[in-house]
Amino acid sequence: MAAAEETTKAKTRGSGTQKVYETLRREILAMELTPGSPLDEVRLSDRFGMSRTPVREALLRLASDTLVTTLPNRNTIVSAINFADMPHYFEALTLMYRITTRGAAARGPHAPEMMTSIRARQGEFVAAVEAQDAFAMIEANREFHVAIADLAGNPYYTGFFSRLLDEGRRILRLYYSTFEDRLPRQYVNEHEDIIAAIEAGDREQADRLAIDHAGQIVRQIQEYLAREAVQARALSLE
Amino acid sequence: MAAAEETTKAKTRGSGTQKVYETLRREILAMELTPGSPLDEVRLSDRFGMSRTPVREALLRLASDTLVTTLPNRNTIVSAINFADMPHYFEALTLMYRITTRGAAARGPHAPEMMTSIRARQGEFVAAVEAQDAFAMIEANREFHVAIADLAGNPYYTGFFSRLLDEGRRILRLYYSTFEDRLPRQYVNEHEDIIAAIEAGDREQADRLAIDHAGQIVRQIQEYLAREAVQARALSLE
DNA sequence: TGAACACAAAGTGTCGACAATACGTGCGCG
DNA sequence: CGCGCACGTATTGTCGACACTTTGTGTTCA
Repeated sequence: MAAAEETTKAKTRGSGTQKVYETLRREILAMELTPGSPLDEVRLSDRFGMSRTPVREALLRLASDTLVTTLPNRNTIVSAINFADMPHYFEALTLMYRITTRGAAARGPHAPEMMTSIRARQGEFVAAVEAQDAFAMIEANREFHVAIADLAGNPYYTGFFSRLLDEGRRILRLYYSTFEDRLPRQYVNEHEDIIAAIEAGDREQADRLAIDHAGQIVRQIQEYLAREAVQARALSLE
Repeated sequence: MAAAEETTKAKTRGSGTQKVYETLRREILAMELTPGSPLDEVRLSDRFGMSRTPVREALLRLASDTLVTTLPNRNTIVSAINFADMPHYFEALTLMYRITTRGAAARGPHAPEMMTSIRARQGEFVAAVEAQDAFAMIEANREFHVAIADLAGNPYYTGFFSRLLDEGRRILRLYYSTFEDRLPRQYVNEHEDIIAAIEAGDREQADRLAIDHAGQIVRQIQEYLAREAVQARALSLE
């Protein structure tokens, strides 16, 4: 199905791996490729119209992102979502929300150009919420918080935080997809409050808001998971 | 120089990449390969007696660890040590010291088998200190703190912390190598105190000790860097 | 003398092919 | 009828070769 999906000829030299990496990454994070799906090197190579080598390198990069799992001498599959480690995930995520938001508040008042960048991300988030576009919402939310982390200025934190947000995207996707109707406007307001605190340089307030914001998200996802668990149990009783 | 450095024939199938990765990684962290050294794929491939493909994959993994930098269409070099980001590095390191040590204290009293593992690492650290072996000291110190992070139980923290400790190894190596004579016994004592606090389940004390411990290391390295800067300036004045 | 162009060298990015390994299938044997 | 073994199949791990890009050098022209 669909031999070469891009009719545009091979662009520049080093772009093969990049293209495969970005495409697969997006598809995995959007849950178009469900966890456990096998990723066959030869199938991928003729889907993208290139040799196995760049495909292989893309898979290696995805593996180092823990997005795919390589079974030696067998095939590689889309990594499972690790529900068991969820509490630890939430803990780490909350910590990074706090650290980055606090850090941003310490520098916010003196970096107006970065504030406009944060505002721009927030604008995209608002647009996505109004358009009821779950994927765009998650994407914009990630970019919003990464922009805040950038303002905070610690690249080690930014890197770790980005990773966490990416890993969580699949869960968020799972979650958002269940209520496309009731739009979570509260997040928009919380983001606005965060921006205000950062701009005012109020670190304590920023910290509090980060805690609340993280708590909000964590709670909602946990409720969602609980609902799912109930449903799964109900189904298994039939 | 030294064609195939391992006379033992290719062991198992998937071990080529692994071997190159581990060897280069060790050499980079031990500063045997200095920052900026070019890593030539063909030279490496005949050094290890294998094709370019596994070498390439090893370099890709090293690049995702930020240990090497790939210059597109040119070659890849050992990454520079980023002195500009040092304060950020220390901040992140201190945070992770605290988080993991605190977390370990919360679980320490209920996991005696992991405590013995931590003690074992401490034993190796003591041995390395007494043997005046800087490399072994750094290695054991890393394993000691990773064991504590394991006890704390959050794999996201453990992963991030491990990365940080690895990135810092080169700086530590630089630093330790300057005073092979005066052995830092204080670190040994601090480690002992940390073990005691974890075992007692005293989270506040663990946190305090982590702060002190991190501060100790950070201060020493900063002093070292200041000395170096002075020397460098003195040299440039000749 | 200086600058721009062409050329050569070095090294990567990509390719197609081969060999090894793990899994599924069918057979034979108890 | 069930279990183990050999074989076929699918897919990876590795290889050698070729094409493209970049850098440095030498040459020519103003």
